[in-house]
Amino acid sequence: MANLDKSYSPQAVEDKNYQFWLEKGYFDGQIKEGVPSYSIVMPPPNITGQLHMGHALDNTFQDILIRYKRMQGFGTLWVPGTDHASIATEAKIVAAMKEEGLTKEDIGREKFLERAWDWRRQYGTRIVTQLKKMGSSCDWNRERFTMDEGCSKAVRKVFVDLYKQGLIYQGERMINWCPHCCTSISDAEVEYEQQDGSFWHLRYPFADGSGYVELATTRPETMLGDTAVAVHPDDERYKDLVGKMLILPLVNKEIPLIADDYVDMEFGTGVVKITPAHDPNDYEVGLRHDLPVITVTTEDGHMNEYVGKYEGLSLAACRKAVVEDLDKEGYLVKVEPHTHNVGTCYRCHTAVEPRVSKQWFVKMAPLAKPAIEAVRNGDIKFVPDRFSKIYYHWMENIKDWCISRQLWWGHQIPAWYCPDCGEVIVDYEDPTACPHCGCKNIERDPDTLDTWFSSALWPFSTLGWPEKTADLDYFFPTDVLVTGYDIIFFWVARMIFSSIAYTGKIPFHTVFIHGIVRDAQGRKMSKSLGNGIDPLKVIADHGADALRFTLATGNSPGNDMRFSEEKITASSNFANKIWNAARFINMNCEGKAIDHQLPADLALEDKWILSKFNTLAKEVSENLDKFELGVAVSKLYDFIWDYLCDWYIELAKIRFNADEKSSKTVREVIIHVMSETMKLLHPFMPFITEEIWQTMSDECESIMISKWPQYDESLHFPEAEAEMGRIIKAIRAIRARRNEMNVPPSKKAKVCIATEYIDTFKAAVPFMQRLASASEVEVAGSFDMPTAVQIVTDDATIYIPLAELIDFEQERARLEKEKAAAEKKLAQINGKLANEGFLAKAPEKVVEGVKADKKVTEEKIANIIKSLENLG
RNA sequence: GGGAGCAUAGCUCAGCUGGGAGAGCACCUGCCUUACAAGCAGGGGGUCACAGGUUCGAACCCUGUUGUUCCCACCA
Repeated sequence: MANLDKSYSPQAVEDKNYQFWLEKGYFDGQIKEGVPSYSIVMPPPNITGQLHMGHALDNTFQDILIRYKRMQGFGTLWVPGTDHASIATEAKIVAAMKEEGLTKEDIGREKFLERAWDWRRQYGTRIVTQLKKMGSSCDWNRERFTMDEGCSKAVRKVFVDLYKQGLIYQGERMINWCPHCCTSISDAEVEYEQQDGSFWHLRYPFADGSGYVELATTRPETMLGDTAVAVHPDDERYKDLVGKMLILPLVNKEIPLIADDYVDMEFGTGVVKITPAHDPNDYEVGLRHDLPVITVTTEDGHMNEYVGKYEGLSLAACRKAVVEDLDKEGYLVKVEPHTHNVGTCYRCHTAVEPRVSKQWFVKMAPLAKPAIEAVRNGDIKFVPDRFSKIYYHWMENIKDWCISRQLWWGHQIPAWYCPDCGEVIVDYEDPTACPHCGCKNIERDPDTLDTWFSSALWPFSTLGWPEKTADLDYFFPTDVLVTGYDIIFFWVARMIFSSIAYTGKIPFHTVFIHGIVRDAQGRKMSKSLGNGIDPLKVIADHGADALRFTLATGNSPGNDMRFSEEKITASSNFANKIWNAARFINMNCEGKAIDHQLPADLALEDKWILSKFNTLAKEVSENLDKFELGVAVSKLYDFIWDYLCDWYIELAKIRFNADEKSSKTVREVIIHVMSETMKLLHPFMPFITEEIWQTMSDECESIMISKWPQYDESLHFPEAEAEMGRIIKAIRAIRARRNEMNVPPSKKAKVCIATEYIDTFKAAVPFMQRLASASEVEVAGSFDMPTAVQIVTDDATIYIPLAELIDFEQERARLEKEKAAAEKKLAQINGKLANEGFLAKAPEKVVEGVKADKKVTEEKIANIIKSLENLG
């Protein structure tokens, strides 16, 4: 393709190449016998979701890693899939039905699930299409869903196994209840929010009429379920009163004053009302003192039949009524404003009601132990490492996991109850009768499992477990899990203990944690703020490559990043820059890489760029291996823009029309470097690199399956780098001086270079002419040109006879200033070299470097002095 | 109450195992030099939050302080 458009248009390139890759089957997981595997399972996005920046970031990182490893030759697999997201999906279906005036109960479980599956068919693939726009190279043939047959089988097996081992049990416990979603939720699903509330000070009278105690509460409506009042056993104020009976206001029931360590003497009046049914701490106190547990609320957030006249009121309405009544009857002492943390449901942010109810639990202590050990002994590494601490802390303090949900959409719990004998049947196959008494009317538990229960099996359920599959054998354990720090508890921790418990293996070796994408002001992107940036719009406007590049650039592991229009612009400019470099190269090099062998007679600048590229290849690989994606991509940016475009291509222009040998060499080198650079950049910007690489290489059909560049000792040219360094320094110095003196580039001038590096600068004459506006160039050991502009670099003194432009006074002042700076530097160097500690303890390399610096600086000062003398 | 992150140029952030502070954007000056004006060349601008310490040498390691963000716990 000789005629590339002048500016890059991603739209023309991206979909086309994605289709090409798909058709070629490059994304397919490859089991390569005798070759190590590299696999990633994608954190499954919710089927309710649309692609947002978080997904874009997460999937960009995964795609970078998998493309890199694929090019390195690993047997790679990236498994995509989606999550059924029980609460979120069920809420959507319920909301949709509400539009029709229907409720779940109206249509029944079966019809409801039909609707849910319809919904999943209709919307569940939306996000998959969106992921493809990102360029994600996942194996779509292996796409999974947490409720598909295989995953469901895995869930069933795990549940029954754990039940039989006694690690899953059913029990009546205090759990978190969301009155809006009408289901229990786990501890991890409660989010605490600071809210302004009130502190109601109440007085409870003694039954014998001997006064009262004063206490304070943030939830007065729960007093209807109080079954005791507690003080600290050591509290002198109340010591003698413990054991006496109090009258519970409004309810007119006697409750005891008890003593318990739980009470903080310092806080408030040191007296606490105890409501075992509606507060986790009170529940514990109740257990210790054998107090009755009186539930006063309903599952949907209203008062129940126990509370007499308050029955049917919402919690808020009841609070109001109770407070009014207490006040009326003289039990309300005062009301204070009070901010406190309120637990809310992480899905709907309704205040969570602690509630005693019968639920299924996973016994965590025995599962957590080996999961902690796996991280402690290094089998699983967190990147960055600090997240392992967070993991330990959570795992070490973990409580049993409430896994049952009062929802219909999800994996129904495989437990049946016998109405006759009360037997609980949990089995791998659905039972038809009670094995104990033979009763046929057994009923299945209506509840479903926490969505995260199936997600926890994702790394191995997607590979075929519990069957022994070839995929499982080759790809498991997977290599890296890429995810945000916000779901370490929900998901990462649970995958680790699940995998160890069920497969005996860790699920992955590395957990690569990234932060969240914030808006330009650093705020979290959220629907309510309306500050979210739609990645699909960014792709439509600037291309997926620009989006990916933006997300990778300046991002360091575990840290949040800000996303802004400016950054996207910078990225598209970079894409355009690459595009034009390729266009220019193609304009000057007909056909593809001439030889796969680099020419033998390399010029200085050829060696220089090859050596720089060599270093780049090494460093980019190292950075990728260490998950330093942001560092890797910025090195690529610098190399392409600064070295390749600003210097090598500019120098190459000189040779495209030179003699046949030199022009052939430069073409081969430039094609080689450009196409190899495209490979290094490919994981980050897959589309544009494919498009360009196709025009330059016939190594194979696609850059995706080309060979990853490797460091090559034979292409390490330190001498050439040093020589080019001298030349570049000189050119820059000349440009700077000319700029200062306002000499337009069109005004060419003779340049005389006095230097000890005569050969180097003689070779650089054409460079000076092209890049430093030199008309002719002379190189010698010294010049006697008192009336010329004088430029001193570390390696040379450059004379430009532009006498008419010189202000001698100004020139002298400038040189004096430069001299002072150089002398200051020399003083520092000398100080260092006079320091015996430095000489004795610093590594030889460093000392040598300083000595070399000293020599250069001394020469520079000598040159400046000579120049000053010249000025007369 | 416990823990963690961050603090570097006007803004957004890099700086990987300690060896003379970088990028992008913004700003100033000059260029349409036939790949790119989405560009080129040049330039200004930083006590690397503060105070100690370790070291021959600290933006980097240690201690403390301040500011800020977050996580966990949840004194009713």
